[in-house]
Amino acid sequence: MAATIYDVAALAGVSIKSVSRVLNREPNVSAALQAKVQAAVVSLDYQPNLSARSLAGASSYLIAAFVDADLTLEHWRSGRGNDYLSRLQFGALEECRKAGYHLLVELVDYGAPSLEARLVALLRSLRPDGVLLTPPNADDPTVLDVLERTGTPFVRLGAERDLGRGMRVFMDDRQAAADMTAHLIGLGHRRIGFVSGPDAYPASRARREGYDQALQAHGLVAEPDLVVEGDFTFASGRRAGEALLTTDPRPSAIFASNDDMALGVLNAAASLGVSAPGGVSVCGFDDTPSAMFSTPPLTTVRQPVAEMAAAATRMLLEAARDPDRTVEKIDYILVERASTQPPG
Amino acid sequence: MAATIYDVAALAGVSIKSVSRVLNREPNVSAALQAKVQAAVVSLDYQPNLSARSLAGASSYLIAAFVDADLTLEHWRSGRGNDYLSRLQFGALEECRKAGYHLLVELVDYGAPSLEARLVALLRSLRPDGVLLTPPNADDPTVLDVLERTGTPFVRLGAERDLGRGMRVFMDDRQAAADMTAHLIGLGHRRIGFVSGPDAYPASRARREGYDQALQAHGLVAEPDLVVEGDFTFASGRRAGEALLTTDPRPSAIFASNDDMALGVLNAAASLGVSAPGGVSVCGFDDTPSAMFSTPPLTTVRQPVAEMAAAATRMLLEAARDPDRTVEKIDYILVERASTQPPG
DNA sequence: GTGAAAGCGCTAACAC
DNA sequence: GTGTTAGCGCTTTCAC
Repeated sequence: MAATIYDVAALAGVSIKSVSRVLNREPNVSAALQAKVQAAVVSLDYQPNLSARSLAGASSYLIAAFVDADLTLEHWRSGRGNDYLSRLQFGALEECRKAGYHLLVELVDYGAPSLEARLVALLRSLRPDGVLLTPPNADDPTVLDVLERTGTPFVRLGAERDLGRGMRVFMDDRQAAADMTAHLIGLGHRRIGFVSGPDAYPASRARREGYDQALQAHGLVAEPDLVVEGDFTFASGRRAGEALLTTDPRPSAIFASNDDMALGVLNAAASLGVSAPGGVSVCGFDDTPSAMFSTPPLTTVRQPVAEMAAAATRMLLEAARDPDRTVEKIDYILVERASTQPPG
Repeated sequence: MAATIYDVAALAGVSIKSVSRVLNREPNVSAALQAKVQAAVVSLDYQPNLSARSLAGASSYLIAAFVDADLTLEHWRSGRGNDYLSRLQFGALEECRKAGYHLLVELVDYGAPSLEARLVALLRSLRPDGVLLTPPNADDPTVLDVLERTGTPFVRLGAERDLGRGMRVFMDDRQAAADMTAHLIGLGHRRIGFVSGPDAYPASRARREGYDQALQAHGLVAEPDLVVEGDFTFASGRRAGEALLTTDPRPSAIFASNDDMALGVLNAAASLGVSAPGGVSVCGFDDTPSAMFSTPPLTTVRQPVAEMAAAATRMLLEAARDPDRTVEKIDYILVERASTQPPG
């Protein structure tokens, strides 16, 4: 059977408390004792039992990520994949691993009336040391309430708004969209179409604002019929692309609020016999894998999801040590590829 | 503070053992007692503590998925995403959730000399009730040894070979590749290029065999210069596409062993001025999101990763009840899209 | 059918 | 500095 703390203590000839001290790097341990314990740990191949630790102590060595169940399952069923989640996971996983923590992804039914009860159940049974809240539900009041009530530290990912609750890590979606729009203007484009995302996503609204702001800053007017609302799917991008490309005069560039919709625009352009970027420049937002491998490859904004998740996880793990670090802003990168060029 | 089993017992006027019996659906409980306990559970909003349960009992209510760390981090860094992992997760997560289990994704350094020690540490500290092994490491002998030694049930995902160790869920990659090849032959193609994956992946070898087999079955010869090896990346697909499209006579169709490489072939064709599917039909394997949204959308084999993961998770959870169910074969689907057509 | 008591393997308080 | 003791909240064994 696996060794326990008693086995280690016996072999080292010390008390279990001393073993515990060494294991948890508590102060006031002599070098000699520490050496003895460490030797015993190695020779017994001892590994502390997580359940016992979390039952006795204050921490569970578990970080949970709350992910929207409906949205995620819908992504899965439609075969769209979930690039956001996998990138989030990599970032969080790396940090957890370094710190000896484990990451748990939990699907949460945000719409359900039983939401509160289920969250309470989850937090009580798991007692995670921290929770990562993902968009578009990073500011759901029910969730924030439960988290605060149970005293669980949490980070709101991608939350630009400061609610004064929990920690947050975000990027400046508005500025990124403004930069991208300015980039198109810099290339010489004057009629620039915009495919917005659903209003429910705060990030979506921010991107729209950035577009408007950049146009104004360059003395251009945001014409209402150059803005079409999509729902972040390829199909909606395709529809929006068809609408925009059949307006007269045709926009010379189209900026879609995410890559899936940008690919839809590209597809619509191909159907209508408009070449890209020759006939129309197209750019997206997110830098998903599909953006890299499309024809032409997509100019887009790289949203550093993994970095955001890594930063958020670090904040969670270090919250006790550094309680003042409650917000972090992560830089985006404008990735210029072949789908944009000066207007023909 | 959260209610414990003692609170429930006190309120219901029974012993904690009775509460435990009701919670775990053990036999020999009177209806009256059960009703009392359930009422108390509801009124106290009681939720058993996972750590306490797993410390005292035999199960941890945790399922772990072992994922190749290097491969995964490389995917992440290159921005390629990891569609396999996210689909796996959805399938497994759903099943876990239904059964009150939790899913833990663990990055494993398969190449490392410390592999065994780290796995032992992981298994001892977490004590998962089951492990999901993902390709290409689903038959690593070190891992299988440790798993068997610690008595952890495991499922090898995508493992066609029966090692007589653990359970497995797989699809018939060979037959799927043969079907796809036969489909191209059925369209009228006779010179069919093939982009293989790395030999290290068992699935990759199986797909190659399926291609060969279908050609032979239709009286065609597999010409060596029509087969190029890639490494499952877009870039390698692009190179392979260039090589294949500049052979003389040019193949009228190219079958790539995965979608990323098929997109690379599509990109190479565009660069060389060969239209698709007019000039060359292209098809892939996996049905990743990018395959749906490419121009033209890709004909491909849908690998039902989520279904495989769901089946594997069910096998793990029901292993005690149904010890004979050790292998399950999942059906693939040939998805015909616009990237293939009869030769011009 | 039901319950009392003894752990599971740790951490936390407190003594020494 | 180091050890003793008492839990953490459950499941398990074994009486009744």
